[in-house]
Amino acid sequence: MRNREETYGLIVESAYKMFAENGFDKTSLSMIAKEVGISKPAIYYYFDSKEKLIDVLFEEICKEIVNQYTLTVDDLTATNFEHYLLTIGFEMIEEQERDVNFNKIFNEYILLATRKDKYMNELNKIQMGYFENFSKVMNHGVKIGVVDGERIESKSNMLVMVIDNIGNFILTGLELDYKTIWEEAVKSVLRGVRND
Amino acid sequence: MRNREETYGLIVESAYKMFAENGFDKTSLSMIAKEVGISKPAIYYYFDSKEKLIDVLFEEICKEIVNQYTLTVDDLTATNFEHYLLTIGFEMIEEQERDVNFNKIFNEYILLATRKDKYMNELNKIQMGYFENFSKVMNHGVKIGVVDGERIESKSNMLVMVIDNIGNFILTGLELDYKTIWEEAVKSVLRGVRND
DNA sequence: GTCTATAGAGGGATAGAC
DNA sequence: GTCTATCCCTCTATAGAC
Repeated sequence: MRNREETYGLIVESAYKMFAENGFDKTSLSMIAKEVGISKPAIYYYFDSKEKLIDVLFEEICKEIVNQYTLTVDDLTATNFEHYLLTIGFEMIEEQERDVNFNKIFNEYILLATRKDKYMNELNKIQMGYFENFSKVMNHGVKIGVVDGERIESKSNMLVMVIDNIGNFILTGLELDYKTIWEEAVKSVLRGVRND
Repeated sequence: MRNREETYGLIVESAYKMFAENGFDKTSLSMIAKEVGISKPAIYYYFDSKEKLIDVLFEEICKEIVNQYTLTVDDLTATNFEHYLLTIGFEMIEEQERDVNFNKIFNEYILLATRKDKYMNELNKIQMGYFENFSKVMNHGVKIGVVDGERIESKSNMLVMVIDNIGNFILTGLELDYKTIWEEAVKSVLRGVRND
């Protein structure tokens, strides 16, 4: 027998894994209970319903995204700017390749969000945070003179489009040279000034 | 009472609509039957199982994508190249905004594909067709002198990443200026030569 | 906190009449 | 071709013992 926090954590952990692997609907509470090593009704001691479990998981995942993908601008100089942009992209790519489950379950939530507003609100916040983050970095790039200020929002948005979709393509198992694609995207937004 | 082809078509049509709106698992055959105006067992006269119906729909959708998104290169000249690239992107964006259901159900299939190989094979073919199409256009651009030949594959792939993900963001209801983003992407791959 | 047992609903699928 | 009736299964959720 385990204590409260331990079991709770195991349920969330197993749910994450199984929801990612099978989807919400094809994962029953019995399956999760079996994975944890408890009986199905025991889950109801911790979560009012299956939907609540899905909700809690969503909140956890949202928190993780916000924490992980907040970009800082303070240390950016003309000499390290390009390298920084490249690095954050490379890190995201490596992260996606390492843990496909994260992207899988996140796509589940995106589809869920297109059908239930309560998920959509949170999702949109995350997306906008994404855009704001990159916008912040790019505007800093303009300030320190390594990025052409013209159409700066479009450039920033384009970068988001590219890095975000790389995760989706990784999900489909297509093995492209994603780092080179990201490099191309970064180079293309810097090209105006540095003329390379 | 209707004839065979008519009912078949209505089932496929209703399934398309309801699968897009509710997802595969949350759409029962009873719901589809009700939408068509027949009884549930009548569906089994046309389809062996729910899975078969999902399969047939997938094939239809794949065919439609292949037909719709095959790009031609023959009429491309130095003067109309940029306009052509812009236009195909704009058309895709407008199409996505017009019919969100298409993207919704396609994302359902993508998730399904990550769990069942038979869908993944077809999906990968489509994706590769996508890349080849844009590659063809871009290589033609190099030939007629409007695109810098360096890293031509990366540029081509980047364009695919951008246009493809715009559809996903439209799905989430985020109202960005997608046409401007696409314009930025196109301009950035042409920038090397035309220096604008 | 976790269990066994079970209610209650709804799903996919089939039998057989018309 | 389409129907009614029905089977069987699995799911979510609850009751109540320990």
